[in-house]
Amino acid sequence: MGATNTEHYSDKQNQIATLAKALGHPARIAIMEYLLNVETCICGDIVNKLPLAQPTVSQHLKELKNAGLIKGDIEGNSICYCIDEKILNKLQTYFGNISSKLEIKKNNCC
Amino acid sequence: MGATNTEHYSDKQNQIATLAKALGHPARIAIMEYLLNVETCICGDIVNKLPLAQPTVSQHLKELKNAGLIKGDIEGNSICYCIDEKILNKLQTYFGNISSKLEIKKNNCC
DNA sequence: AATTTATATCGTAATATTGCAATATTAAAT
DNA sequence: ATTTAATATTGCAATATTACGATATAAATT
Repeated sequence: MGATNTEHYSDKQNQIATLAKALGHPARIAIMEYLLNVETCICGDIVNKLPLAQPTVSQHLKELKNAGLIKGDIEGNSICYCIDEKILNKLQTYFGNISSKLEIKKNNCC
Repeated sequence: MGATNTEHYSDKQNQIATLAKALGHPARIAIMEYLLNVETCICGDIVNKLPLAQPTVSQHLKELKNAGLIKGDIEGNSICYCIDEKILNKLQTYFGNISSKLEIKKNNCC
């Protein structure tokens, strides 16, 4: 098989899983952190910052974009990639809520 | 190839990617949410809550455990699985920091 | 001791992911 | 109009993931 059957889960569960999956590779984490730390997002040198060939980086960027984590606009010759703040806030809220719930439960086990 | 080359990234990047990857499947998100919402963590009926066969659920639980997201102690006949609060806090902090940085940058692009 | 219950492991098929060389595209620079 | 620079797409090999049936394990129950 190898194919995830999404239809049995809630939209929210599928959405969070999709975002998490997109972040589930160190190169893509590195890309996100680079985009986060660079002054402006007009940056054509992501490839040089990663230990991967150009097509591989392009592929990782595509996956981040498909998941909605980054946006990319054509900016003349190069591409302006940047993080989508809204989606990141969604992730923060999700994990924030989990942590809060765990705090309330106060680890009553294990 | 298909094998991720982790050695070129920082420990932190690899760790976050590992956690995200483990959460990158809706069944595993569903498991986490179930463990979060159940009163105590002595629960032998995760299988019944998911649209998957028992070996598949067991496999997903193993992946969550390998990533450190859940802990499982043998509790007589069944297993006491529960969320590892510390790791979840780590994720919350990570995405919290990103959101804060994005807030400061104030979307100066795209 | 045999049975039941809960979970894990093995083996395997279908599919997905990772990575790159080769090539294509597209806009800027000469 | 060519060339250069930046990025995308295609095709493919190696490996990983997903899912499950069959089977194993191990404690509780009868």
